[in-house]
Amino acid sequence: MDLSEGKHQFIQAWGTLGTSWGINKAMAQIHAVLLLAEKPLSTEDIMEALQISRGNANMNVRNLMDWGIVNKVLVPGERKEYFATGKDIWALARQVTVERKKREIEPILKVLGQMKNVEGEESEALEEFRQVTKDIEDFTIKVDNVLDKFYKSDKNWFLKLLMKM
Amino acid sequence: MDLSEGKHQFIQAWGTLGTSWGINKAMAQIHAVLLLAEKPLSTEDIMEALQISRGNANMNVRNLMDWGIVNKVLVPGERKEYFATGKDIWALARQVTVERKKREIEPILKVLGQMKNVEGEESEALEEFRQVTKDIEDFTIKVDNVLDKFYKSDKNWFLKLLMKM
DNA sequence: TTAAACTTTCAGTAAGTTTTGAAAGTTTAA
DNA sequence: TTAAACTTTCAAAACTTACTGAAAGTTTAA
Repeated sequence: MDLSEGKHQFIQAWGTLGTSWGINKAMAQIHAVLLLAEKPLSTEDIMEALQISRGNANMNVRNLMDWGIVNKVLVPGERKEYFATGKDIWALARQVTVERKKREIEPILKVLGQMKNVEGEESEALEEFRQVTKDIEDFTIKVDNVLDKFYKSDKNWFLKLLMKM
Repeated sequence: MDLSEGKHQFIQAWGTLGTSWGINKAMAQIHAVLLLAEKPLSTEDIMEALQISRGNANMNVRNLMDWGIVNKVLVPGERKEYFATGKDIWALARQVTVERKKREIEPILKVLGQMKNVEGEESEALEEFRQVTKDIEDFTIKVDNVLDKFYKSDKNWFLKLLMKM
Protein backbone atom coordinates (compact mmCIF):
# COMPACT_ATOMS: atom_id res chain seq x y z
CA MET A 1 0.00 0.00 0.00
CA ASP A 2 1.41 3.38 -0.88
CA LEU A 3 1.24 6.53 1.19
CA SER A 4 -1.71 8.17 -0.51
CA GLU A 5 -3.72 4.99 -0.37
CA GLY A 6 -2.81 4.57 3.28
CA LYS A 7 -3.95 8.09 4.06
CA HIS A 8 -7.16 7.50 2.19
CA GLN A 9 -7.88 4.32 4.09
CA PHE A 10 -7.05 5.90 7.39
CA ILE A 11 -9.41 8.79 6.74
CA GLN A 12 -12.24 6.47 5.78
CA ALA A 13 -11.65 4.26 8.79
CA TRP A 14 -11.40 7.17 11.20
CA GLY A 15 -14.80 8.32 10.01
CA THR A 16 -16.38 4.96 10.65
CA LEU A 17 -14.69 4.56 14.01
CA GLY A 18 -15.82 8.03 14.98
CA THR A 19 -19.43 6.98 14.77
CA SER A 20 -18.87 4.25 17.36
CA TRP A 21 -17.27 6.93 19.51
CA GLY A 22 -20.34 9.14 19.28
CA ILE A 23 -18.62 11.51 16.85
CA ASN A 24 -20.22 11.93 13.50
CA LYS A 25 -18.54 10.66 10.41
CA ALA A 26 -17.77 13.98 8.75
CA MET A 27 -16.37 15.40 11.96
CA ALA A 28 -14.05 12.46 12.47
CA GLN A 29 -12.98 12.46 8.83
CA ILE A 30 -12.17 16.15 8.85
CA HIS A 31 -10.05 15.55 11.89
CA ALA A 32 -8.24 12.73 10.12
CA VAL A 33 -7.62 14.85 7.03
CA LEU A 34 -6.12 17.62 9.13
CA LEU A 35 -4.09 15.17 11.14
CA LEU A 36 -2.47 13.79 8.02
CA ALA A 37 -2.15 17.08 6.17
CA GLU A 38 1.25 18.63 5.85
CA LYS A 39 -0.07 22.16 6.16
CA PRO A 40 -3.24 23.89 7.30
CA LEU A 41 -6.23 23.40 4.99
CA SER A 42 -9.02 25.71 3.91
CA THR A 43 -12.70 24.83 3.94
CA GLU A 44 -12.44 24.23 0.20
CA ASP A 45 -9.53 21.86 0.62
CA ILE A 46 -11.58 19.87 3.09
CA MET A 47 -14.66 19.89 0.86
CA GLU A 48 -12.60 18.55 -1.95
CA ALA A 49 -10.69 15.96 0.04
CA LEU A 50 -13.88 14.46 1.46
CA GLN A 51 -16.35 15.35 -1.27
CA ILE A 52 -18.73 17.02 1.15
CA SER A 53 -20.75 20.22 0.95
CA ARG A 54 -19.68 23.60 2.18
CA GLY A 55 -22.32 23.60 4.93
CA ASN A 56 -21.24 20.24 6.22
CA ALA A 57 -17.57 21.15 6.17
CA ASN A 58 -18.19 24.45 7.89
CA MET A 59 -20.42 23.04 10.61
CA ASN A 60 -18.09 20.20 11.51
CA VAL A 61 -14.96 22.32 11.47
CA ARG A 62 -16.73 24.61 13.88
CA ASN A 63 -17.65 21.64 16.06
CA LEU A 64 -14.05 20.50 16.11
CA MET A 65 -13.03 24.01 17.13
CA ASP A 66 -15.62 23.97 19.91
CA TRP A 67 -14.11 20.74 21.12
CA GLY A 68 -10.74 22.51 21.15
CA ILE A 69 -9.27 19.99 18.72
CA VAL A 70 -8.88 22.18 15.65
CA ASN A 71 -7.51 25.71 15.36
CA LYS A 72 -7.88 28.49 12.91
CA VAL A 73 -4.56 29.36 11.30
CA LEU A 74 -4.13 32.67 9.59
CA VAL A 75 -1.82 32.63 6.63
CA PRO A 76 -0.16 36.03 6.14
CA GLY A 77 -1.37 37.77 3.03
CA GLU A 78 -4.30 35.39 2.62
CA ARG A 79 -7.88 36.26 3.21
CA LYS A 80 -9.10 32.69 3.50
CA GLU A 81 -9.22 30.85 6.81
CA TYR A 82 -7.10 27.78 7.26
CA PHE A 83 -7.46 25.03 9.82
CA ALA A 84 -5.06 22.69 11.53
CA THR A 85 -5.10 20.12 14.29
CA GLY A 86 -2.43 19.35 16.82
CA LYS A 87 -0.52 16.14 16.24
CA ASP A 88 -0.05 15.48 19.93
CA ILE A 89 -2.26 12.48 20.62
CA TRP A 90 -2.15 12.94 24.38
CA ALA A 91 -3.50 16.42 24.09
CA LEU A 92 -6.18 15.14 21.76
CA ALA A 93 -7.17 12.39 24.17
CA ARG A 94 -7.45 14.85 27.01
CA GLN A 95 -9.69 17.14 25.02
CA VAL A 96 -11.89 14.28 23.92
CA THR A 97 -12.14 13.21 27.56
CA VAL A 98 -13.63 16.53 28.58
CA GLU A 99 -16.28 16.31 25.89
CA ARG A 100 -17.24 12.75 26.63
CA LYS A 101 -17.44 13.50 30.32
CA LYS A 102 -19.79 16.34 29.52
CA ARG A 103 -21.98 14.13 27.38
CA GLU A 104 -21.85 10.81 29.15
CA ILE A 105 -21.11 11.37 32.81
CA GLU A 106 -22.56 14.69 33.84
CA PRO A 107 -26.13 13.93 32.71
CA ILE A 108 -26.09 10.70 34.73
CA LEU A 109 -25.10 12.56 37.86
CA LYS A 110 -27.84 15.06 37.28
CA VAL A 111 -30.53 12.39 37.01
CA LEU A 112 -29.22 10.50 40.03
CA GLY A 113 -29.20 13.70 42.03
CA GLN A 114 -32.89 14.10 41.36
CA MET A 115 -33.56 10.59 42.61
CA LYS A 116 -32.78 11.89 46.09
CA ASN A 117 -36.14 13.63 46.06
CA VAL A 118 -37.94 10.31 46.12
CA GLU A 119 -39.78 10.04 49.41
CA GLY A 120 -42.50 7.96 50.96
CA GLU A 121 -43.31 5.41 53.57
CA GLU A 122 -40.16 3.47 54.44
CA SER A 123 -40.33 0.06 52.86
CA GLU A 124 -38.02 -2.56 51.53
CA ALA A 125 -38.78 -1.45 47.99
CA LEU A 126 -37.85 2.14 48.75
CA GLU A 127 -34.73 1.03 50.54
CA GLU A 128 -33.64 -1.00 47.56
CA PHE A 129 -34.32 1.83 45.16
CA ARG A 130 -32.13 4.10 47.26
CA GLN A 131 -29.40 1.51 47.37
CA VAL A 132 -29.32 0.96 43.62
CA THR A 133 -29.34 4.63 42.74
CA LYS A 134 -26.71 5.38 45.35
CA ASP A 135 -24.45 2.60 44.07
CA ILE A 136 -24.66 3.98 40.56
CA GLU A 137 -24.00 7.47 41.80
CA ASP A 138 -20.97 6.44 43.84
CA PHE A 139 -19.51 4.59 40.93
CA THR A 140 -20.17 7.41 38.49
CA ILE A 141 -18.52 9.93 40.79
CA LYS A 142 -15.45 7.76 40.95
CA VAL A 143 -15.24 7.50 37.19
CA ASP A 144 -15.74 11.23 36.98
CA ASN A 145 -12.82 11.79 39.34
CA VAL A 146 -10.55 9.51 37.37
CA LEU A 147 -11.34 11.32 34.15
CA ASP A 148 -10.73 14.66 35.84
CA LYS A 149 -7.36 13.52 37.02
CA PHE A 150 -6.52 12.26 33.57
CA TYR A 151 -7.51 15.55 32.06
CA LYS A 152 -5.38 17.54 34.45
CA SER A 153 -2.44 15.21 34.20
CA ASP A 154 0.46 15.10 31.82
CA LYS A 155 1.68 12.19 29.82
CA ASN A 156 4.32 11.23 32.35
CA TRP A 157 1.89 11.01 35.20
CA PHE A 158 -0.23 8.65 33.19
CA LEU A 159 2.72 6.49 32.23
CA LYS A 160 3.81 6.27 35.84
CA LEU A 161 0.33 5.30 36.87
CA LEU A 162 0.41 2.52 34.32
CA MET A 163 3.59 1.23 35.92
CA LYS A 164 1.93 1.10 39.30
CA MET A 165 -0.93 -0.90 37.89
CA MET B 1 -41.65 12.55 44.33
CA ASP B 2 -42.93 9.13 45.30
CA LEU B 3 -41.28 5.82 44.57
CA SER B 4 -43.24 4.84 41.50
CA GLU B 5 -42.75 8.25 39.97
CA GLY B 6 -39.05 8.06 40.80
CA LYS B 7 -38.73 4.69 39.12
CA HIS B 8 -40.58 5.95 36.10
CA GLN B 9 -38.31 8.96 35.77
CA PHE B 10 -35.22 6.88 36.25
CA ILE B 11 -36.29 4.46 33.52
CA GLN B 12 -37.00 7.30 31.10
CA ALA B 13 -33.71 9.00 31.89
CA TRP B 14 -31.69 5.81 31.64
CA GLY B 15 -33.08 5.34 28.14
CA THR B 16 -32.03 8.79 27.05
CA LEU B 17 -28.62 8.48 28.66
CA GLY B 18 -28.13 5.15 27.00
CA THR B 19 -28.25 6.73 23.59
CA SER B 20 -25.31 9.00 24.43
CA TRP B 21 -23.51 5.85 25.55
CA GLY B 22 -24.11 4.17 22.22
CA ILE B 23 -26.81 1.91 23.64
CA ASN B 24 -30.20 2.17 22.11
CA LYS B 25 -33.08 3.56 24.08
CA ALA B 26 -35.13 0.40 24.44
CA MET B 27 -32.10 -1.62 25.48
CA ALA B 28 -31.17 0.87 28.18
CA GLN B 29 -34.76 1.15 29.38
CA ILE B 30 -35.18 -2.58 29.63
CA HIS B 31 -32.05 -2.70 31.69
CA ALA B 32 -33.42 0.01 33.98
CA VAL B 33 -36.74 -1.78 34.39
CA LEU B 34 -34.98 -4.98 35.38
CA LEU B 35 -32.64 -3.12 37.68
CA LEU B 36 -35.54 -1.64 39.60
CA ALA B 37 -37.78 -4.69 39.48
CA GLU B 38 -38.24 -6.69 42.63
CA LYS B 39 -38.41 -9.97 40.79
CA PRO B 40 -37.56 -11.35 37.35
CA LEU B 41 -39.82 -10.12 34.55
CA SER B 42 -41.24 -11.83 31.49
CA THR B 43 -41.16 -10.41 27.97
CA GLU B 44 -44.79 -9.41 28.46
CA ASP B 45 -44.03 -7.58 31.68
CA ILE B 46 -41.35 -5.61 29.86
CA MET B 47 -43.61 -4.88 26.91
CA GLU B 48 -46.21 -3.55 29.25
CA ALA B 49 -43.88 -1.54 31.45
CA LEU B 50 -42.33 0.24 28.49
CA GLN B 51 -45.21 0.08 26.02
CA ILE B 52 -43.06 -1.47 23.34
CA SER B 53 -43.69 -4.24 20.84
CA ARG B 54 -42.87 -7.88 21.32
CA GLY B 55 -40.20 -7.80 18.62
CA ASN B 56 -38.48 -4.84 20.15
CA ALA B 57 -38.56 -6.31 23.63
CA ASN B 58 -37.29 -9.65 22.44
CA MET B 59 -34.46 -8.25 20.37
CA ASN B 60 -33.17 -5.97 23.07
CA VAL B 61 -33.42 -8.53 25.84
CA ARG B 62 -31.35 -10.79 23.64
CA ASN B 63 -28.83 -7.99 23.14
CA LEU B 64 -28.56 -7.46 26.87
CA MET B 65 -27.99 -11.17 27.31
CA ASP B 66 -25.26 -11.08 24.67
CA TRP B 67 -23.63 -8.30 26.63
CA GLY B 68 -23.78 -10.54 29.67
CA ILE B 69 -25.85 -8.02 31.59
CA VAL B 70 -29.16 -9.83 31.74
CA ASN B 71 -29.85 -13.46 32.57
CA LYS B 72 -32.65 -15.85 31.89
CA VAL B 73 -34.29 -17.00 35.06
CA LEU B 74 -36.41 -20.10 35.00
CA VAL B 75 -39.31 -20.11 37.40
CA PRO B 76 -40.20 -23.67 38.46
CA GLY B 77 -43.51 -24.78 37.10
CA GLU B 78 -43.66 -21.89 34.64
CA ARG B 79 -43.27 -22.26 30.95
CA LYS B 80 -42.53 -18.60 30.29
CA GLU B 81 -39.00 -17.20 30.39
CA TYR B 82 -38.14 -14.58 32.94
CA PHE B 83 -35.26 -12.13 32.91
CA ALA B 84 -33.23 -10.42 35.59
CA THR B 85 -30.17 -8.22 35.85
CA GLY B 86 -27.55 -8.17 38.55
CA LYS B 87 -27.70 -5.25 40.94
CA ASP B 88 -23.95 -5.12 41.42
CA ILE B 89 -22.88 -1.95 39.67
CA TRP B 90 -19.22 -2.91 39.62
CA ALA B 91 -20.00 -6.11 37.81
CA LEU B 92 -22.16 -4.16 35.39
CA ALA B 93 -19.42 -1.63 34.72
CA ARG B 94 -16.94 -4.39 34.04
CA GLN B 95 -19.25 -6.06 31.55
CA VAL B 96 -19.96 -2.78 29.81
CA THR B 97 -16.21 -2.18 29.61
CA VAL B 98 -15.69 -5.38 27.65
CA GLU B 99 -18.34 -4.41 25.13
CA ARG B 100 -17.13 -0.88 24.68
CA LYS B 101 -13.59 -2.10 24.26
CA LYS B 102 -14.79 -4.42 21.56
CA ARG B 103 -16.65 -1.66 19.78
CA GLU B 104 -14.39 1.33 20.32
CA ILE B 105 -10.85 0.13 20.86
CA GLU B 106 -10.34 -3.06 18.93
CA PRO B 107 -11.38 -1.69 15.54
CA ILE B 108 -8.92 1.18 15.94
CA LEU B 109 -6.08 -1.21 16.59
CA LYS B 110 -7.06 -3.24 13.58
CA VAL B 111 -6.97 -0.22 11.26
CA LEU B 112 -3.71 1.02 12.72
CA GLY B 113 -2.20 -2.38 12.28
CA GLN B 114 -2.99 -2.22 8.58
CA MET B 115 -1.24 1.12 8.32
CA LYS B 116 2.04 -0.74 8.79
CA ASN B 117 1.67 -2.01 5.25
CA VAL B 118 2.19 1.48 3.88
CA GLU B 119 5.42 1.52 1.97
CA GLY B 120 7.22 3.66 -0.54
CA GLU B 121 10.17 5.90 -1.11
CA GLU B 122 11.36 7.28 2.22
CA SER B 123 10.27 10.87 2.54
CA GLU B 124 9.39 13.33 5.23
CA ALA B 125 5.72 12.83 4.45
CA LEU B 126 5.96 9.09 4.91
CA GLU B 127 7.96 9.53 8.07
CA GLU B 128 5.32 11.81 9.51
CA PHE B 129 2.52 9.45 8.58
CA ARG B 130 4.30 6.66 10.39
CA GLN B 131 4.86 8.83 13.42
CA VAL B 132 1.21 9.88 13.70
CA THR B 133 -0.19 6.40 13.25
CA LYS B 134 2.33 4.98 15.69
CA ASP B 135 1.49 7.59 18.32
CA ILE B 136 -2.17 6.76 18.05
CA GLU B 137 -1.45 3.08 18.23
CA ASP B 138 0.75 3.42 21.30
CA PHE B 139 -1.86 5.43 23.07
CA THR B 140 -4.66 3.10 22.13
CA ILE B 141 -2.74 0.09 23.36
CA LYS B 142 -2.24 1.80 26.69
CA VAL B 143 -5.93 2.54 27.04
CA ASP B 144 -6.66 -1.03 26.06
CA ASN B 145 -4.38 -2.28 28.80
CA VAL B 146 -5.98 -0.08 31.41
CA LEU B 147 -9.42 -1.34 30.47
CA ASP B 148 -8.21 -4.92 30.58
CA LYS B 149 -6.86 -4.40 34.05
CA PHE B 150 -10.09 -2.84 35.13
CA TYR B 151 -12.03 -5.75 33.75
CA LYS B 152 -9.90 -8.28 35.53
CA SER B 153 -9.80 -6.37 38.75
CA ASP B 154 -12.10 -6.34 41.71
CA LYS B 155 -13.67 -3.38 43.38
CA ASN B 156 -10.99 -3.12 46.05
CA TRP B 157 -8.18 -2.95 43.58
CA PHE B 158 -9.87 -0.08 41.85
CA LEU B 159 -10.52 1.77 45.09
CA LYS B 160 -6.89 1.38 46.10
CA LEU B 161 -5.77 2.66 42.75
CA LEU B 162 -7.94 5.72 43.26
CA MET B 163 -6.14 6.36 46.54
CA LYS B 164 -2.77 6.28 44.83
CA MET B 165 -3.95 8.80 42.31
C1' DT C 1 -19.02 53.51 0.33
C1' DT C 2 -19.25 49.37 -2.30
C1' DA C 3 -18.38 45.13 -4.30
C1' DA C 4 -15.69 41.06 -4.10
C1' DA C 5 -14.22 37.32 -1.22
C1' DC C 6 -15.27 34.74 2.03
C1' DT C 7 -18.23 32.35 6.08
C1' DT C 8 -22.51 30.96 8.22
C1' DT C 9 -27.23 29.57 8.40
C1' DC C 10 -31.18 26.80 7.61
C1' DA C 11 -35.15 24.57 5.23
C1' DG C 12 -35.59 20.71 2.64
C1' DT C 13 -33.82 16.15 1.52
C1' DA C 14 -31.32 12.00 2.17
C1' DA C 15 -29.41 8.43 4.90
C1' DG C 16 -29.37 5.68 8.82
C1' DT C 17 -31.48 3.57 12.83
C1' DT C 18 -35.11 1.78 15.60
C1' DT C 19 -39.65 -0.07 16.14
C1' DT C 20 -43.67 -2.53 14.91
C1' DG C 21 -46.55 -6.47 14.30
C1' DA C 22 -47.75 -10.26 11.81
C1' DA C 23 -45.91 -14.60 10.25
C1' DA C 24 -42.76 -18.35 10.94
C1' DG C 25 -40.44 -21.20 14.05
C1' DT C 26 -39.82 -23.86 18.34
C1' DT C 27 -40.85 -26.28 22.50
C1' DT C 28 -43.70 -28.65 25.71
C1' DA C 29 -47.11 -31.57 27.55
C1' DA C 30 -51.10 -34.17 26.93
C1' DT D 1 -48.56 -36.81 17.13
C1' DT D 2 -50.63 -32.36 17.64
C1' DA D 3 -52.04 -28.10 19.23
C1' DA D 4 -51.29 -24.58 22.53
C1' DA D 5 -47.90 -21.59 24.52
C1' DC D 6 -44.33 -19.32 23.80
C1' DT D 7 -40.05 -17.07 21.14
C1' DT D 8 -37.79 -15.30 17.05
C1' DT D 9 -37.50 -13.15 12.63
C1' DC D 10 -38.00 -9.67 9.22
C1' DA D 11 -40.05 -6.38 5.85
C1' DA D 12 -42.19 -2.18 6.10
C1' DA D 13 -43.10 2.18 8.67
C1' DA D 14 -41.75 5.69 11.86
C1' DC D 15 -38.42 8.27 13.75
C1' DT D 16 -33.91 10.44 14.21
C1' DT D 17 -29.83 12.42 12.63
C1' DA D 18 -26.75 14.23 9.08
C1' DC D 19 -26.02 16.63 4.67
C1' DT D 20 -26.85 19.72 0.86
C1' DG D 21 -26.75 23.98 -1.47
C1' DA D 22 -28.62 28.27 -2.15
C1' DA D 23 -29.41 32.51 0.27
C1' DA D 24 -28.09 35.63 3.87
C1' DG D 25 -24.52 37.61 6.47
C1' DT D 26 -19.86 39.41 7.33
C1' DT D 27 -15.34 41.22 6.44
C1' DT D 28 -11.82 43.43 3.81
C1' DA D 29 -9.59 46.50 0.80
C1' DA D 30 -9.79 49.71 -2.82
